[in-house]
Amino acid sequence: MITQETLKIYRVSIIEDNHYLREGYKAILEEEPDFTVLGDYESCEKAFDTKDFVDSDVVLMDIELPGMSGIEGVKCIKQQYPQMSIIMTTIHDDDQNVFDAICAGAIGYLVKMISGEDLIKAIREAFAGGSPMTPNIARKIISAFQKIPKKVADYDELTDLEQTVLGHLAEGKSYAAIAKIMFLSIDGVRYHLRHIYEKLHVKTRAEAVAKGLKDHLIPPIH
Amino acid sequence: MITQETLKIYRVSIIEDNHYLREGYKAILEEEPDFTVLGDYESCEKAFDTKDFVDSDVVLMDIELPGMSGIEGVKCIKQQYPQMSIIMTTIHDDDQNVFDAICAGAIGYLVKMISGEDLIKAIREAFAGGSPMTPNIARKIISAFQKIPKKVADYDELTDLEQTVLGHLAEGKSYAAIAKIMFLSIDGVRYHLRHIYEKLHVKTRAEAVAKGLKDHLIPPIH
DNA sequence: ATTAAAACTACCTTTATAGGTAGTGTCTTA
DNA sequence: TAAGACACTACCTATAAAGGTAGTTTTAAT
Repeated sequence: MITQETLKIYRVSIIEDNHYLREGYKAILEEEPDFTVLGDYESCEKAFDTKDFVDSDVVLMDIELPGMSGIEGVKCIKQQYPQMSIIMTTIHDDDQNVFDAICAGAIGYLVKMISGEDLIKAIREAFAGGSPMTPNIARKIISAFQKIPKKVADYDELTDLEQTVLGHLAEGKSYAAIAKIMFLSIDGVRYHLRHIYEKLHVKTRAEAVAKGLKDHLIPPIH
Repeated sequence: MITQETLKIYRVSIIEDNHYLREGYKAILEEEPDFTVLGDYESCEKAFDTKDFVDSDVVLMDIELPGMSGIEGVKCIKQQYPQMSIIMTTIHDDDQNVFDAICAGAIGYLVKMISGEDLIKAIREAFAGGSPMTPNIARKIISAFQKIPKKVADYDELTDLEQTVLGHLAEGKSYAAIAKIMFLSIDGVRYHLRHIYEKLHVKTRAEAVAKGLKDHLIPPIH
């Protein structure tokens, strides 16, 4: 009795459109005494229609699904049931999908041809607060991280004054306001502005701000 | 002869101030026929002073070192020898260290009490272009990632149409141009624009674009 | 059936922006 | 000493943007 009560049962749901894979996962997971498969579904829509689904602890989610895609599915689930841990399964471990899934809120990423042993291990890792993923996927995520400061400018660098002007532009200030702050005439501001537009190859404020932010050319102003 | 020539030898350097660990790593790695330990050092400074070090393919680097820290060491190495893969080893898998090491350019992250088997596996993964790390560390990185799009919107979400308009604004298009693209009148565009400004609490295009980009509200348009 | 909102369209007014052109003072470099 | 770049200032003009107000249509909710 005591062992029964203290044994935490982990509830898993499977969303996978391939019938054989679905059954395979289910069979493997059901063999573990502390795992229970709440349901297996061929699409997000079908899963969301059931009353069982809401009790899932971990969701195994295919990334390519008919109807709502796995990525969209993750977003939906995270919005409604943020406590669920979602592990994506996929045949492609090397593309934008990985990135999108992570951004959408998935916590792990497995390739489909995983052994039963590794599948169990991955789900246990997820329960333990870890993020199961292959080293290749980990590398992609790390690379994305390290890419954040990209410095490859295909245009001349902005001078300090130009950067300052651009910073004020991004805050929506008018020429007159910027002129006042920088102790310049309005045309003085415009003088720099013309150069900014020229260097960034743009014609409007909005474009300049967009480019400045995307390429991290704008200094923190305050 | 042919096997000799085609066998790629992987050159590893070890920077670790604990003598026993250093010798332990070295002994484990030297048992692999295609691994060679170029050198084992008790500090970054000592490693950088040798002529052998520059030929390393993979560096196992302790994060806590006397003198130059592991994080600083990673930065130095990445600057001078960007092709080297650096795997951090640590007793602490706390957030900040992990994050700093990754940002500095490390590609993997191991805990020190790793088995010989796992150590070999991790280095092979690094050679294969993967990022060896424990699931716990992977989770930390993913969490950091998911924090980037901070969803704490202090404003209402933009509708699809509004997002589209904002996207065009960020490209510097005029109301007329956007109207043409979206099959609206100019005032139709302005109708959405008014709502965008209201929702984002801004008064100008430039501010709206800045806010949209910073808070990742702008969809990819092409 | 009525109301209400969302999604427009229309028009008017003031201010802001962008482009063009020109002139001034300072500081290098030749 | 002259030429040229740099950092402005000045002015003119056309277009764009922003704010205000008002009216229409469609759809959904009461």
